[in-house]
Amino acid sequence: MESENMRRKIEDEIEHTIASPVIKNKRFLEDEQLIKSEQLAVLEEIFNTNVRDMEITKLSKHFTPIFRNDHPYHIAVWGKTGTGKTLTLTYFLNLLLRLGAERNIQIRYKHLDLSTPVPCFRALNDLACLLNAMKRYQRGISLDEMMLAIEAKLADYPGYLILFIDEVDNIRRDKDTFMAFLIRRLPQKIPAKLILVFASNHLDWPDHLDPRVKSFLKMNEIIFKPYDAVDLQHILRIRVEKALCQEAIEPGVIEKIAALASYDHGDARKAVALLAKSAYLAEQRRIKVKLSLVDEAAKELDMDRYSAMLKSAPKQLQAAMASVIEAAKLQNNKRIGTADAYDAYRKFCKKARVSQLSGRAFGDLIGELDLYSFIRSRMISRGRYGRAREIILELPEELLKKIYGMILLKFQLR
DNA sequence: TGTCCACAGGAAATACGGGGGT
DNA sequence: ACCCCCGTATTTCCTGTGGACA
Repeated sequence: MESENMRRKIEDEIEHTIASPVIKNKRFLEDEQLIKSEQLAVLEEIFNTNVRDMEITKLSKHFTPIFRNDHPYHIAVWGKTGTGKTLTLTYFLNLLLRLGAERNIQIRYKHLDLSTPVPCFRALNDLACLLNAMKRYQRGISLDEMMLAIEAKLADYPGYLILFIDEVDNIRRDKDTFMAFLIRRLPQKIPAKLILVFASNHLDWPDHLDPRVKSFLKMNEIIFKPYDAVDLQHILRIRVEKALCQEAIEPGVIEKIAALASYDHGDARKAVALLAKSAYLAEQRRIKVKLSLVDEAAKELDMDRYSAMLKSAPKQLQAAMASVIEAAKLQNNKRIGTADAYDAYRKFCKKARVSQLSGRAFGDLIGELDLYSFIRSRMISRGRYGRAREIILELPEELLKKIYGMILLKFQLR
């Protein structure tokens, strides 16, 4: 009886999915799921619509001296996230490789992706791995050893070597050691003609560099502007064509997504994510992708961002967030001091059987939550009653509930 | 005007844990 | 098995401070 019922439901669902699908090929909505050749195919199409034409022209101008046997400068690529720095460079450098092969010029390029913050050690080790110079280490090996291994590996390669260092500013402390190695030491130790390509979000990035290294660094710059609505429309159309059923998209949807995205960030990845979310919602509700759905999707995406960030955060930070929420609930008003939060935190730690940090460390956690704008905090002075940091919870109730539930689940308190 | 609260936040010290060498 | 090295996490110690209050 029960199973009969269940069976009907599933069959119904299958029928629906086959009969009026919104999504044709889900994989093209999520970049991580594409295999390399598919990615390149998508890129090819994007660049065929003249998006990022300017930038590619500039890149060509910079690199073509290679074919006269010249040695171009290093190059810095600036642009916000999602403006296609990585994609454009990948596409361009692959092209360059092919052209080089046709003309019998030895070119190699390596892409060092520092999308998450790493210390100098990690960065060097990653680079060494990329060059197959050594295996991956957690720690316990000196920086010098890694440098030597890299140099040894490259000792008999005379051609061009292009190192594409993505998101350079992600190197935490000791940045100078890493940069000094790349800019000053490496070129002198190996026969290859080294061309460094730096990608970064911050224009002022080289300013924090050790002056001795900086003066050594000769480079050109290219700036990637955020995509405008027209570019985004091109990009979205390609995705729609590959991933969705044209009939299921109501007119104006693409334009709206492009407009929204270009208005507040110009980030292509986010635009595609918005498209994907809209499509998922449409499929769930068995309706077409219509304009109002886009707004809903945008809102959900926003909420997802917060809970996803917290989900992957360290345990202590999650505990701190939960404590703040509990403390706020206890006080009923939304303003609490660090002391209240710390009390709640102590209780929470006991409850969840998590090791409890000192007040000092807890203060840092609060600072971190503030940084990611889960909370807002500011110093207030109550005169002779001392100074305190006031914590204000400003996220929508709905989202707080979601986050709180998620954390409790994580600590198995449900 | 000076005092003094109650915490912030910097610096140094310490604990920790994974890894290599022997 | 033991010790040393290195990067990270946390603690300990300490100085600094805006403004109500006397």
